[in-house]
Amino acid sequence: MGELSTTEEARLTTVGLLMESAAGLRRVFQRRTEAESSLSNHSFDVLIRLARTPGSELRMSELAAQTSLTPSGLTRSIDRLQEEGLVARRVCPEDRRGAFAVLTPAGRDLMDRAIPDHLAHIDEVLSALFTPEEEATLAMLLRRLRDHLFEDSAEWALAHGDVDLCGEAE
Amino acid sequence: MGELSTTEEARLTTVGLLMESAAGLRRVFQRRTEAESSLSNHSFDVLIRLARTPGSELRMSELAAQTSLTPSGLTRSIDRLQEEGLVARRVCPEDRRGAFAVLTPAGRDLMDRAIPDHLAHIDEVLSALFTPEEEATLAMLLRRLRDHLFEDSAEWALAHGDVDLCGEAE
DNA sequence: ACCATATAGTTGTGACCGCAAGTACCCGCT
DNA sequence: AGCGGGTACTTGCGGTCACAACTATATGGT
Repeated sequence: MGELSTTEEARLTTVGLLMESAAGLRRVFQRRTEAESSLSNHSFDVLIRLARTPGSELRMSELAAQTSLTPSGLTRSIDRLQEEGLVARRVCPEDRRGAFAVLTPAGRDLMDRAIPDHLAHIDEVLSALFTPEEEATLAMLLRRLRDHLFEDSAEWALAHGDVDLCGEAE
Repeated sequence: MGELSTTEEARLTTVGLLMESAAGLRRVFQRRTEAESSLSNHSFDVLIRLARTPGSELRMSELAAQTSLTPSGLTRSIDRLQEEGLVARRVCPEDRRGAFAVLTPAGRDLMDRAIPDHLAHIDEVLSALFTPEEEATLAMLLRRLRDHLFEDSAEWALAHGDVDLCGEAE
């Protein structure tokens, strides 16, 4: 068995708590999002990021980086959303290899309806648990962690130089 | 678009950071764990929880709750580990429906080798980022969140009455 | 202009997970 | 004893993801 020091214990626990919290949030949000807009968690994530981008369009690679999906995963995800009429593809004029994912009017309508619910849901969970100061502290610590973890993902760092980018939820 | 209040913004961002941090940690650990023990993230999680349990055995349902896997997911996971000779199943004497997952000697050896590497890896990531106080704060806030998210999962709450249970890593 | 190399995205393949249905067992009630 | 309902796990199935190979386009060196 591991004869672990208390520091090691604590670190293992911290990492464990982070993973469990993320899994728990994913499950909780997924249940409600799926019920209300019949959208899978990753789809919702893609759409909310598009909805909060000026012009409602983003390069595929950008979106992949932001959603923690691989390029291939994002391709299929956009395929499905396109099938449902919520996003469309637009070829990039300056680089014909590239493509933008664009929110369609239907997609925008859906998000205009879904985002308030989502926010209310987040509020319901967080406001009961944390004071504003605690929430800010948590965000600060997590930001530091995230930035460190992604610091060698080149395109990510450049894409948004620590700009807070929208949060998402799944 | 969302005309969002700054509080809503902040909450969206906090949730987003949590999900991104978890995804980043998963990716980072997975890469190394896979390279060193050729074990998938969930498998490693299962094994580390068994390794840190007195007797190195746990009920299937217990393990499912701890690993954020559904019962069916856990069944397949244990199937694979059994295939590789790292765990075995043992029928529960008092309740013949139930089963324990038990670490085999080979499984124990593997974990005795893998856990120190894993700890070193965590240390590498966290010690550069947080002071001990910050780490403790982060753990406290996350614990509160996790406990709230899981509070209605009955078996989970009873299984370990807030006992710190081992952390895991994927 | 031409070729080598790199980049953006897509497609083929295999693996894994969750849901729902199924099986075996346990328990309380009559 | 026997039955009805619940629990612990397993299996069938469909869906989604990551990895690797592929296509098309861009870019730099000669």
